[in-house]
This record gives sequence, structure tokens and C-alpha cells, in this order.
Amino acid sequence: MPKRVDRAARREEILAAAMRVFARKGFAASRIDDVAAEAGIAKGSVYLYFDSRDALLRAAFESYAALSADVLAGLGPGPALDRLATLVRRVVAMLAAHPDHARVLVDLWASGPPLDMAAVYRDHRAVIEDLLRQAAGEGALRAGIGPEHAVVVVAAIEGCLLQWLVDPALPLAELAGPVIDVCVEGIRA
Amino acid sequence: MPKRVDRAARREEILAAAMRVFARKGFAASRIDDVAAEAGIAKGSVYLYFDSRDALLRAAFESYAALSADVLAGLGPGPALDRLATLVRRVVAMLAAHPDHARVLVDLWASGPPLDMAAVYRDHRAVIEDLLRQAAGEGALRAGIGPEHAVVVVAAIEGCLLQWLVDPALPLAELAGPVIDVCVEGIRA
Amino acid sequence: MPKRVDRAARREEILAAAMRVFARKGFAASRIDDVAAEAGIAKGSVYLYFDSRDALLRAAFESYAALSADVLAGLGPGPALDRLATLVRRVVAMLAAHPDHARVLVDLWASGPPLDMAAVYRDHRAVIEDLLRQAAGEGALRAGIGPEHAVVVVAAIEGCLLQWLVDPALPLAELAGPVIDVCVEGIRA
Amino acid sequence: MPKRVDRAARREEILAAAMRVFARKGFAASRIDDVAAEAGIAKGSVYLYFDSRDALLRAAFESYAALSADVLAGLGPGPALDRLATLVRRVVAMLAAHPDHARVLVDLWASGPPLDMAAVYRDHRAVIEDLLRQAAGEGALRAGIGPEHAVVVVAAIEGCLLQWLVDPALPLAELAGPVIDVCVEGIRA
DNA sequence: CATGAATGAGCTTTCATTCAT
DNA sequence: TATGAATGAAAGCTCATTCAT
Repeated sequence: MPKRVDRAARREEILAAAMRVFARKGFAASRIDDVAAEAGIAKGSVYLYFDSRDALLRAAFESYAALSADVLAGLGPGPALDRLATLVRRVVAMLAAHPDHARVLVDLWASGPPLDMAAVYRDHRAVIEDLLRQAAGEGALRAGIGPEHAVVVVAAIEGCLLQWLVDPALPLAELAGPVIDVCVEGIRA
Repeated sequence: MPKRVDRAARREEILAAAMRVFARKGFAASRIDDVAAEAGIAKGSVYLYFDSRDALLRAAFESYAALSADVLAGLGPGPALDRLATLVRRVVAMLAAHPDHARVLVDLWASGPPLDMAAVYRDHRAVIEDLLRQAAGEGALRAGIGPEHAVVVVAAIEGCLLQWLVDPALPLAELAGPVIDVCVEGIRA
Repeated sequence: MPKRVDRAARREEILAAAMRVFARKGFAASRIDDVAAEAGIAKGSVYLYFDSRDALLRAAFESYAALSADVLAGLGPGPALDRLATLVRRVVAMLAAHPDHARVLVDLWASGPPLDMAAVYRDHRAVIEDLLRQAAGEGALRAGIGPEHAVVVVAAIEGCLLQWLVDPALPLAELAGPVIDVCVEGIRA
Repeated sequence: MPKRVDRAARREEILAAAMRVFARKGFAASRIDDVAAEAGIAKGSVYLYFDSRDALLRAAFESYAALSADVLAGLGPGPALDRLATLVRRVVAMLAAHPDHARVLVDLWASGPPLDMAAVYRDHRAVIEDLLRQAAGEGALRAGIGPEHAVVVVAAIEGCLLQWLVDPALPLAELAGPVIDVCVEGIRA
């Protein structure tokens, strides 16, 4: 079944090209022509792998969602707050390591349904809520802090990403430390 | 004596209509026709007040930037960290009170230059850095926390906004509390 | 009846303004706004004196046709070929003296019916045919030359005008001499 | 191996269609739709071969300039005035043979920069000046006639064309004779 | 009469999508 | 599969014309 492999691989190539283009000029300003050129194929060929221009954004979303799910999984053992710190470091590292994915996020945010960005952040919060619950069980949380503060941790991470997207001069990779200082150390008992 | 209302007022009306439309369908999907219909005028009349479709987004940006600058000014007296808490509450309240402005933000983020969103967040951080510096001077800050953590406070606020934009089920107005719990109480000495 | 006079005078003012604008940017690129601004009145006021944009061009045509008819009339006494030379000089002088009218000609040529430029040149030729017929009667014409060569005399004049319109560096006013050298002296017996 | 016809041929087809339309209704009144319909293609397809509506006029200009240059080249041997007569005949024949090109001229005249009609007539005059200089060297020119009368020869030709454009009843093809009678025979020693 | 804000038909241009080769 | 010419719906913008003041 080399066909299948080739087809999937080609699809990935085109998606990667599309994400480079989207990252560079934004989805709104990206033409199918640009994507085809970046992928080194003919315009019409894009449609052999994707149904429409929007399907490319959809695929970009799925690609990001997968990346995001990966990074949330398998945090290993240890005290919950240590694992939370690790989580923050991993998410930030992931974003810094995949700048094209990161830059496309702003278009995913703007794109609304049917893309379910809400689910991504819901999952994100769920994982952190879990860690906070465990931390609470471990007696590691300061009074007044609980699972309901997961939203703030997610916010701190995504807010840093946002500031970096809007102002690339900001050193995104170095922001994991400050986020942990505030959002992990600051909630410790 | 102008014909009906003065130019500036009419301009504001149209801008408000535009922002309602942008908030509803996103800038990318918003047509000049939609804006005109929402404003109850003819398509061509929009161009009597705005040079182009992009000029509407530019004006929306300026409107938001003004709102944002307002909310950052005049925090009154008191301990720096108390003022920081007030700032957080005011920013969140402002966003919740102007949902159209808030919803347009996602398009402003996506729109890149010449819109200078970077400046907005730079200003935002500058104000908070100042507060943190003052808090440090008051001996109110926990060890390891300093002005360089301003980015995290901004992030926490904007990150909550972002999660709300993506998932309106989230109670944005109620998030000021959790943000303060973590980002203000969590950095106290 | 001062009303009538004023009205007609105002109409002339606007027409003159229009012809300046047309001369400067061409009819196709001339907006009613431009004409109004040049005349120092409001856009809507133009319509109090002219039915439409095309009516302005029509009026310009009539103005030119009148000028043209004037210049063809009353050549005075003397040998026919001398009067032909005078005619050439007067037409060229008229064109050089009314550069706005001259420059608008190119738009009149391009504008086709209902503007009857054909009639203008028909009249022009008729006058010259007459002169040539008289010259023939006087035995002043070289063999082989007759009224049917009127078209060439008109052509020489209008062709010089054309070359000047297309290339203002050409000294239109000085071209009467060469035209006479060829088209008058060249047909003398 | 291109799909149907090669790009250049297709471009020519469209240009020819455009020139038919321009000749029929004038450039100002010609819509891209008209051109597409005349060419039997879709409106958008015009833009695969021409950047803009103006580019069509530009191409028409270039097409005419090429035609004009052709007709001025290679006059063969013989006395200079004989060659001048040939030139006149050839230019008139060319115009009569390409009525679409001829009719578009009026729009080219009206269109101003960046179209360089001045250069076309400058070239035209240069060729004739050369012939007149040669004729002078041959002693074939009447006293008082010299290269500076080239402008009148060009004028006679273009002026006939102009009168025909404005009044198609005029038999353009038959006007070479009268022009030669006056502008060639009339300047002979 | 004079104004200029408002109108909306009409035009150019773009570009996602299709399909014959 | 791959191509890229062709399509045509759509949308931004212009501007002649109207008309309430």
C-alpha cells in the first residue's frame, strides 16, 4: 500500500506548506496559489488533497490540536505542582518549537465555528484542573486556590503566546519561568 | 450648521455598526454591504466617512486603543498591589462591558501591521511594570518577583479574554477574581 | 431681466471651469466634483446649469464650433489664395489663443455622436473649397489642384494641432507658416 | 506543449477582440465584459492575459506603434520625393487596411501619458525630415521648403485620418492622391 | 438658488474552484 | 495523478445624479 503512504505524506507536505504561508501572511491574505507555489505543485493539485481553502485551515487546526493534546499527555510522576511546572515548560517549548503552528493560532481564534478551539482550551483546563485537584489532595495549595484557577494558568500561557504573536520581539521561550513563578509558585501553600 | 448630525457623530454611528457586524461575523466575513445595512444607510455612504474597508478596522483598533488607554489611567492612591487588583478588575469590567470591542480584538490580533497592537500591550505592560516596581519599593513583593512579571499579569487577563472569545460560555466577568487570586495575591510577600 | 443675464454668465463661468478641467486631465478623468471645485461652487449646483456631465462636453463642443465658425467668417477681400493664407493663420492663431478649447478637441473627436464634429470639418472644408474654386476662377491654381484638395488643407491644419496636442513641445503657433508654404504656395499656378 | 493555443496567440486574439470593441464604442464606453464577450471568453479570463483594462489600451498602442514603424521602414530606392509619395500611399493604405487600429487612435490621442504617442509622430517626422533632406540634396525641393516642413506632411496624413474618423463618409483610401498632389508635388522644385 | 449628504447602479478586479487534457 | 487555463460569483469602490434643507 505505497499509495496510501504517499498520499498521506503528500497531504502533510501541502499542509506544512500551507501553514508556512499562513504563518507568513495570515490566512486572510493567503491564496491557494501561494500554498501551491510554496509546496512546489500546481494550484489544482491542492484540491486533490484538500476539499477547499477552508479545509486547509481545518487541517491546520487539527494539526495544532494534536500537538496540543500530545503536550498535555504523559506528564510522568511527581508532586502535582511540579508536574504543573513541567506542563507549562512543555507547552511553551512546544509553541516556541513550532512557530508556524503558533502563528496560525491567531487565525484559528478568529475563524470561529466549525473549528472547535473551545474544546482545545477546555481540554487544556481539564488537565490543569486535575493537577490542581491532586495538588489540593497533597495539601500543596495555598488557601483560596483550587481547580477553578486552572483558567488562569491556561490564560497566563496563552496570553504570553498572544503577546508574542503581536510583538515577536518578546522572548516567548523565556516566559515559561515567569509564568511558573507566578502561576505555580504563587499558588503553593 | 451641518445637515443632520455632525460628521464626527455620523462617523461614530457607522463605526459602531461596523463593530457590531465585525463582532457578529468576524472581519473577514463582513461585507461593506453588511455594515451599511446595519447602519441603515447605503453602501456608498460608508465611503463618505471611511476611506476603505480596512479603514473601518483601523478605526475599530483606534477605538479599542483609546478604551484601553482610558482604563489604564487614573488608578488612584493606595498600596501598589491593591491598585494592581483594581486595574485587573477594571480591565475585565471594561472588556465585559464592551463585548463588541472585545470580539473585534481577535481580528485586530490577526490583522498585523499597520495596526500596532504591540504598542497596546507594551503600554499595558509598562503600567503594570510600574506598579510592580512600586510594590517592590513598598516591600510588598515576594522574593523572586519583579517588574519582569508584568507580562504574566497581562497574559492572565488577555488569556482569560481569549478563552472567553473562543468559548462564550466562560463567565468572563467573573474571572477578575481568580486572576487576582493568582497574579496579585500570589506575588505578595 | 437681470436673472437671465446672470444665469447665462454663471453658465459660462461653469463651462469655462469645466473646459479648464477637461483640458488639464481629459474628459474621461474629469469628475463633476473637479468642475465644481474649479468653478468654486458646490457639486449639486453644476446641475442647475447643466443637465448632465455629458451636457458639459456638449456645451464645450458648441463653444468650439462657434469659435470655429467665427474664424471661418469674414475673410475680407483680396485674391483667394491670399485669403486662404489668412484663413490658415487665423485658425492656427485661434487654436493657440484658446488652448483649453484646443485640448478639449481630442475628447470631442473621441466622443462620437451625438456630437457632430463631422459638421465642423464639413463646414471647414466647404469654406476652403469655395476659396479654391475662386482661386481656380482667378487662374491662380496649379494644374491638377482643385476644390477637392480642401480636405488636405484642413488636414494640414488639424494635423498640426494633433501633433501639438500629443506633444506640447511642438510650437503650434509657428506652424501656420510651414502650412502656408506647402498648402497655399504649393498649389499656386 | 501548451494546452490549446500558446499564450501569445491567445493574447493576440483577445487584443484583437478588444480593438474591435474599442473601435466600435470607443475605449471610454468599452467594458471588460464587452471585450470578453467579443473574444468569446469569460470576463475573468481577460485578466489571465492582461493586467488591467488600461493594459489593453496600452497593448493597442503598442500594436499600432509597431504597425506604424513597419510602414515607415524599407521605402526602397529612387528619388527622395518619389519615396515620400510612396510613404504617403503606404501610410494611408495601412490605415485603411486596419480600420480597428485607426479608430482606436482617437482614444490613444486622448489617453495621454504613459502612452507615448508623441514618440510615434516624432519618428514619423524624423523619417520624412530625412527624405526632405535627401530631396534637398538632390535639388528636388522648391525654394523655401526644407526638412522643417515634415510636420506638415505628417499633419496632412493624420489630418485626413482625423477627418475620416470623425466622418466615415470620407473616402480615406482615396485621399493619398490629394495629399501627394499638395505635399509632394507642391514642394517639388 | 445653492448646497452637499446620500444614493445605488455599475464597473474593475480577484480568486476559489473546476475540468479537459 | 497532475496540471493550469478557464470560469464567474462576489466584493470593493466610484461617481453621476438627486433632493431635503
